[in-house]
Amino acid sequence: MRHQIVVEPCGSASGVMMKVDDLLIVDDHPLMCEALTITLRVAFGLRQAQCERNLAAAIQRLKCGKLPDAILLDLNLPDAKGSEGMVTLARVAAGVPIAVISANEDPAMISAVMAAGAQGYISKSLSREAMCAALRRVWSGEKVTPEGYDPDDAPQHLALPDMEEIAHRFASLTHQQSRILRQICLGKANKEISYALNISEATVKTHIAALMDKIGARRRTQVVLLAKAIKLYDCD
Amino acid sequence: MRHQIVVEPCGSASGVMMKVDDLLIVDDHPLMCEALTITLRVAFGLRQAQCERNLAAAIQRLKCGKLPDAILLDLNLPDAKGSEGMVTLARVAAGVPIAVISANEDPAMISAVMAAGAQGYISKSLSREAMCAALRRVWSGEKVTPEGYDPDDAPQHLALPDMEEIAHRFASLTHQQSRILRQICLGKANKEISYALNISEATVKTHIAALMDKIGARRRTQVVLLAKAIKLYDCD
DNA sequence: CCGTAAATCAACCCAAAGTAGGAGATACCT
DNA sequence: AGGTATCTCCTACTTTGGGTTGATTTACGG
Repeated sequence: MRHQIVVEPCGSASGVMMKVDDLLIVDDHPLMCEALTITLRVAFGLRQAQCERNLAAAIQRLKCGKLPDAILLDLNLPDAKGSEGMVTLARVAAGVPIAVISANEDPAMISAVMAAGAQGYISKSLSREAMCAALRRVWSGEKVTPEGYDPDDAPQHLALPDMEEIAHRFASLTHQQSRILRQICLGKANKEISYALNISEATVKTHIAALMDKIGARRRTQVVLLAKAIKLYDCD
Repeated sequence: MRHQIVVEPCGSASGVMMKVDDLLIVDDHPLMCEALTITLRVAFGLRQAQCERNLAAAIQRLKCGKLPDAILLDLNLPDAKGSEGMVTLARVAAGVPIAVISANEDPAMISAVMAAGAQGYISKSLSREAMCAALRRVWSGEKVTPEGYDPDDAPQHLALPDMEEIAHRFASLTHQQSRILRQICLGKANKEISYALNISEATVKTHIAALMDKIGARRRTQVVLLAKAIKLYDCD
């Protein structure tokens, strides 16, 4: 699957590409990390890439050190299998361009990830050359999506601006609120959540009230529906 | 997208094909209905096809007259945009082979529809010849799915047998229970549902208790999650 | 005509969910 | 030191959800 340019203020391959010295790669597959590191070192002359195998570790690094110049994020982490990783990283690493690498070419997933603020969506099936070309466009400030992707013809019940709005709301959740959200989306009751997270039910209620207020839901069924709408979890 | 044979007790094109005299086509696109009717009349010598433009009308016809020999169902009806149509028709027209025609090639959707009991899943992008060939296989008793589809590699969190089980439970819902289910999956409260359907809240509760018992859910969030798991509504 | 299935509604109870307000602890930033 | 944010927990209250039982009506089919 080749890539097309969706938003493009400047020329495709000749734009002013930012210098990427410090790159963070988030991927649970060691081989993939190595391959990316070597390929990008050759193609872009970057010194060294930091690798993390899951979301939690990536967040840890981002919070402790200074932010990298760019991030490559695999969608299918053991930690976060939907747009959750993107939503979370976009909050923690605000301003840093994030390119998502995924085997999933579902238009709805692409929409969800782009709405969450990704700078590019890159198919894992791309050749090394095509992937480099796509990344060059990403780091030139363009929004890059797979060639076949058209946000308009995709069978979605939600417009892209709406998804962005919702993604932003979810991005405003605190860590604990996110953990509780995940439990809600597993169909658990407050009592079960309190047991799972080792906190009191009162605390669970406090967090739920806060997160429902943030994302604009009045019933927990609506919470589930909103999370599903931006494909926060899972991959299908 | 060509088609492959998934379950096949007999030869591919030479099997004992059932004689289809009385066909029901459910599709909201008039042109599509006509094209199908003409094509199938020529290819299979069927007399006349009955057409309905939505789920409700199709059910009406199925309940009032005798069952047709076969059904062609478009997934994207104004009435039912996910596997709902398939789940419902499978109940009303038990025993009648149903072939689903859809533009959606999402593996998860194909799985959901096949799990609901479809005899075949036929891509709308097929040529006339390929479509006829696929239908011939369907009416020979084979389960036909698009060529690229592999239930094992599809990114699903639910095994096919589980989806079948869940689909069967949803198929056991009565009409009113289905209507209420739909409202629940819109995130509405019981009071809102009672207003929307012009019945008392007590009746809503009665139906919800019955439907939750049928599908095996204890909380309404779980109802939503189960409906999403088999892609009962929407298309993404 | 009788049995069954479905839809309707009521009354009741208890549990769960959600609301409101307060309050202590920690941590981080300015 | 003061401000902000987060997590924690509490009490008290209202609303909603879910379970149970039972009654009535309509409709379909043997």
